[in-house]
Amino acid sequence: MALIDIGLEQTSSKTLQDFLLQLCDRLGLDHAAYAGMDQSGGDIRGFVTYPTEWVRHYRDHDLAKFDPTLHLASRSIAPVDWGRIPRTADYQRMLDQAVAFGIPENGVTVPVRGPYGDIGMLSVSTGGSADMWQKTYARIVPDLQAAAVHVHDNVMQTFLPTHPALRPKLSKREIEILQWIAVGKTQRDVGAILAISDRTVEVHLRSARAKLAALTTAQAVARGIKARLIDPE
Amino acid sequence: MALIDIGLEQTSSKTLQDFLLQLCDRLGLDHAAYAGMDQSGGDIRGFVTYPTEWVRHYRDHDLAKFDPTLHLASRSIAPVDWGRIPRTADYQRMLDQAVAFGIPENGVTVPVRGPYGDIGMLSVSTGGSADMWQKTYARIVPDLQAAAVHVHDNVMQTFLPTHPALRPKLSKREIEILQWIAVGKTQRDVGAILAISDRTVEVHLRSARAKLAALTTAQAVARGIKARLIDPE
DNA sequence: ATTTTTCTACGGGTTTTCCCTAATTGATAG
DNA sequence: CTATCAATTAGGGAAAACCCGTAGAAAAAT
Repeated sequence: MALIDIGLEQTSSKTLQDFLLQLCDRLGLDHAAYAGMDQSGGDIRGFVTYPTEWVRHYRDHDLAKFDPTLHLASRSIAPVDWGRIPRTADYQRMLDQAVAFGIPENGVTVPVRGPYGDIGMLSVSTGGSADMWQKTYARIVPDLQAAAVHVHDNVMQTFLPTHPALRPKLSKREIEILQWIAVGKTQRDVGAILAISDRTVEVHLRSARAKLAALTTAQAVARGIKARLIDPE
Repeated sequence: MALIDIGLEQTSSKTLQDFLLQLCDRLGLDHAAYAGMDQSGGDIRGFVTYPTEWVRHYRDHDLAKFDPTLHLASRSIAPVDWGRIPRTADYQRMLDQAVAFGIPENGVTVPVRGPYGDIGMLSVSTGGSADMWQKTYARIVPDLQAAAVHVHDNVMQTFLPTHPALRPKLSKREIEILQWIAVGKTQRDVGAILAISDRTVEVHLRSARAKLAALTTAQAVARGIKARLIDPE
């Protein structure tokens, strides 16, 4: 029951699309969709196996704004079974539209998060009775968890600005010092910690600012976090 | 192949301990351990099936500080196979100690994150050859993902009501100003932008630092990003 | 209706950061 | 082998940020 092993090779949109198709095939599902975004939500990437008409309808009507599966999953740790979502008016309207497009009504959305506030959501759906879905759900959840992590990891490494290419190269010392600054140490503190002069600390910091194109140290910290050079603690 | 269904009932330490034991039993593993913490790392909760001697040794020697499985998993989306971790001097020393305590050397750590910066790590280990471990690894990963999510969800709901409670509440102005600072503006700049005195800007910043328990503005920016109050730009 | 928080602002003194300059080392390219 | 560039180390002086207290008006919460 090994999942398709994409491994660490370069991944393309096509490959991930195929991955979703194979996932559906293997688990006996109708459709799968993935959407991932960085912490600011500024950069979003998605892959779907839904019919293009539905995708277009979904996008044109901005249904992501109302879609409770996304809202709930974005606040949840555990998978969200669509069947357990309260049928609000908005949700019911969306379901009706989905049915009109031939989209199955059983489904689950699995959220997955990375260490920098990035979040991905893998949704799958299939037809059939509610009872059948119950059994299917229990069977596929572990594989969906693994698949969601797999896809999200690939997307984050391949497409989002965390890509090594876009990552400025700070020296070891610069990163070290910036990290200490980010956890609240002053330049003098850092000098004491590293047993060097606080003036030296400032030089490294200045160099780090220049490389990160930051006007202030506070901005350098923000950029360092965004570039995943340092951790927010 | 359904996992033990704890469901949504109230969960106790004992139950989670049992869950780990049953997980080992079901998947044919020797040991399992879970550790979860809220976004500040201030509140930590853990459950283990390791021998108490090893647990005591681990804690007394503060091995979590050096443990590369934890460090890597805390920065990773995907599971971390212990076998793929570079054998630094520190790591090798830890492994030697573990072996001395009869701890198996094959293992994997699965990270899982919640929507509030909370993170959990589920580690399992087992003996046997590297080849056997390869096969075992591929077999158990999906179930481990599901189990990790399950445990983390329960721990967060039961023990660490980290939800909005521990989320620092900054005022609108404080967030606004902190965001400007994070994009490289000086206090004076911000004052000009918002058409208020730079002293006022400083007061808001002071207040923001206090609420975020930050010693410096740079740390406040880092914390603000981590708490998703502001965006790194 | 009352209390609390937020937003605004100043003064004065202390600390920290920032910029310029500059020596030493190590690696790498010519 | 030497020239060059990046990394690391540092001092002096100017600018900015920070701290502490105070305080009134507006908005929000109770």
